[in-house]
Amino acid sequence: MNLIEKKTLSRIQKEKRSTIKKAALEVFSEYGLRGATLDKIAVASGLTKPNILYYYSSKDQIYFDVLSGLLDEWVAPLHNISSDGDPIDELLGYMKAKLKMSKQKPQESKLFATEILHGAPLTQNVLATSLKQTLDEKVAVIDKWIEEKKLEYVNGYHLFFSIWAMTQHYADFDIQVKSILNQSEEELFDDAEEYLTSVLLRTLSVRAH
Amino acid sequence: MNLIEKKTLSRIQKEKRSTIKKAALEVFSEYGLRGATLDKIAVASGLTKPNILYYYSSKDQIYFDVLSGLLDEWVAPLHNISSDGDPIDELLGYMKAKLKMSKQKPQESKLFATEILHGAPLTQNVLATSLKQTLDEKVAVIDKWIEEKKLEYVNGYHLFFSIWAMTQHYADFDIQVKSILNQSEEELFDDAEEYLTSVLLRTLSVRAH
DNA sequence: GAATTTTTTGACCAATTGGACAATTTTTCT
DNA sequence: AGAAAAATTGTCCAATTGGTCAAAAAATTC
Repeated sequence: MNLIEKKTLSRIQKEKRSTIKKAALEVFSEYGLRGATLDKIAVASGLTKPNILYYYSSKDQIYFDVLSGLLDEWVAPLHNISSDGDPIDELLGYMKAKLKMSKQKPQESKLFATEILHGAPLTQNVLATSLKQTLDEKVAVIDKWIEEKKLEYVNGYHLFFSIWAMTQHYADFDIQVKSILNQSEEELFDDAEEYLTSVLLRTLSVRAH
Repeated sequence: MNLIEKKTLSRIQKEKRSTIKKAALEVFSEYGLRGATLDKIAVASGLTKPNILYYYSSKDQIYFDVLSGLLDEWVAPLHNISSDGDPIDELLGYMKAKLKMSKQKPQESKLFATEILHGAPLTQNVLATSLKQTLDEKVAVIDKWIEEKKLEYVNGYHLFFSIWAMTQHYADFDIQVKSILNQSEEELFDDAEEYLTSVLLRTLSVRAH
């Protein structure tokens, strides 16, 4: 039976695929696609290598499945930005949601980071179509806010880039951050949120002079 | 003769080692340490594999040499921050220097990014000692500025993290940026500089209310 | 509970890869 | 020019790695 084409997966299939994906996320996020080996995924998942290949036809397939399974989740917070809300509340909320993801899902963040860093071999298409489209929409919302004088002028695209960069930095470069700051994760992310809130408020608020 | 210990390298040795390092930077920044192969470096450098191994004892040695050769250059702009200067000028200058490096040396940026992303196996020590020490000093300068009322309060560590994140983003994630913005590199970095200048000015300036 | 299907695994294979080495070529030195 | 040293390369090897396959084990179906 072809596992790919079958619609209804058995209990065992669901469980094992989930186990493999979880282990693969660990390994891929730490070593990247090329640095990861099936043996490492096998050890991390507690399965044997041929057993993994019973559920996935190749290493690349696992990577593809893990990555595409996370893509929607990764872009999701962007959809929550509502043109009806207060601009600053909406954008602060977005930043906080992204920061929370960095705290709670650093592996996912690293996986995307390595993927893009190494040329986005698998996601380039999604980036250029789906992500671009969503971002274009949200930048249009920002431009509308600016036109309605609800928000001071700001380059929407670069605003989003900087929010991505600043928030994901705490996941992707956590080793650097932690080797400089000897804080608990809680303290660190509390400080980060306070700082980023301040940056964003100052960047977006109408200035007095 | 032991190439490692000898102080004076011949012309050929200097040239070939430089050729190898240049090629290795290309390959490592694109594929990471584990994804890079000696064959790829051989092709990129125009040398044969055994010839490369005549100058470097192993692939890891090449990686180590390339990385440590760039470390100083990478941290250098930090040293140019002078406590005597105007706080905002100094920090704006630092941001611009980092952004310029992202534009002109994206491979180097990516090399460090992958290194840290994958656990900084080779640089963790440097991060925790040399970089931390330099950064501590510069944060002390910022704190002094704040105490002297030359600068509004800001968390110095997170300020530097955000400058790193925002500027390096344009190198490390250039594929993402470019698949969203269809601009020339010139336009892109001009816009980025304008945006980041605005963010930094607003973050650092005394507010009116 | 026997038959059938699904799952698991040990053994194996071919390709890739880092690296060794002896032989050859080139450069340098006198 | 000739000797010595340095540089280069073709050939080879062992380890790793992605993946195959047939047989065994386990689960499901009747």
